[in-house]
Amino acid sequence: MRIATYNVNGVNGRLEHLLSWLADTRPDVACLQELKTPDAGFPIAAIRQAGYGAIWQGQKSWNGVAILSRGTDPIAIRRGLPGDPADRESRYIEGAVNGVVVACIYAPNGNPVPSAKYDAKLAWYDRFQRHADSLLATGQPVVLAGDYNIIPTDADVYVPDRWRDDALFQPALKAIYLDLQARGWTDAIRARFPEGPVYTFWKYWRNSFARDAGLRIDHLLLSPSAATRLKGAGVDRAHRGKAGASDHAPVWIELAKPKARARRSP
DNA sequence: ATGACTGGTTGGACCAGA
Repeated sequence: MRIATYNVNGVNGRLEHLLSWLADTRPDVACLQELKTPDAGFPIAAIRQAGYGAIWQGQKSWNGVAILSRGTDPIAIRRGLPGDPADRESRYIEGAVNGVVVACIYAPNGNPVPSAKYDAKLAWYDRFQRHADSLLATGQPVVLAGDYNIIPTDADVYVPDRWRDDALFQPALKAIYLDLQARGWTDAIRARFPEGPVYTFWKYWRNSFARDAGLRIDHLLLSPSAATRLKGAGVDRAHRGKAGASDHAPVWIELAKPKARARRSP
């Protein structure tokens, strides 16, 4: 079972890119971020034509998240993180596909530091941590996939000193990412590639992709019962290199089938 | 340190992204 996350940076503006990626890589589940469209503008007809069902949470101009699943509709579990009734930003959607709970997240950027936006990012992560705890407590296989807007370590950025003041690279956010792992979540990419850069984002500016001046900010965190099934992971870099592509590349994992339960003898 | 790319808005120079 292949589960991918892809910040599409405009689902309508880059629909052809999305469709060609789905056709090329055939993920079973695809978590999309930065739809940049209200609900009514989500291109569900084209996505169904490509063989996928979907649930989505749109928003005019900014944000927006969706979960696609091949050959079926995801079962919607929740839209939005609990804990703040005033939150109107579409940054979280959660569903179930084939026995796996999948959360699709688009964390706030938080720049500049300090600012109200940075404070809002920390507050959002406080809610996210609480909800992640409650998901862990279910014991189900869970995948938290998306654009975290956190650069976890110096190994995840081309020139760390250039990013010290950035909201993506603050010690408080690295600590949150470590804390999630300490509580039981597995960083799938680092489980498969313990060392070296595995970038998922390259700025449009200054020829960043050609120079491989990237960041690792798109992550898939696995609950223990999902982590034991991890058998592959990667980044679809070729799709970042196409003309007019998103500034993010798709990131994916492959989960083995769950072990069959022992049958009771007749 | 600064600059320079992109989508979206409701019609233009902004905002936001990271």
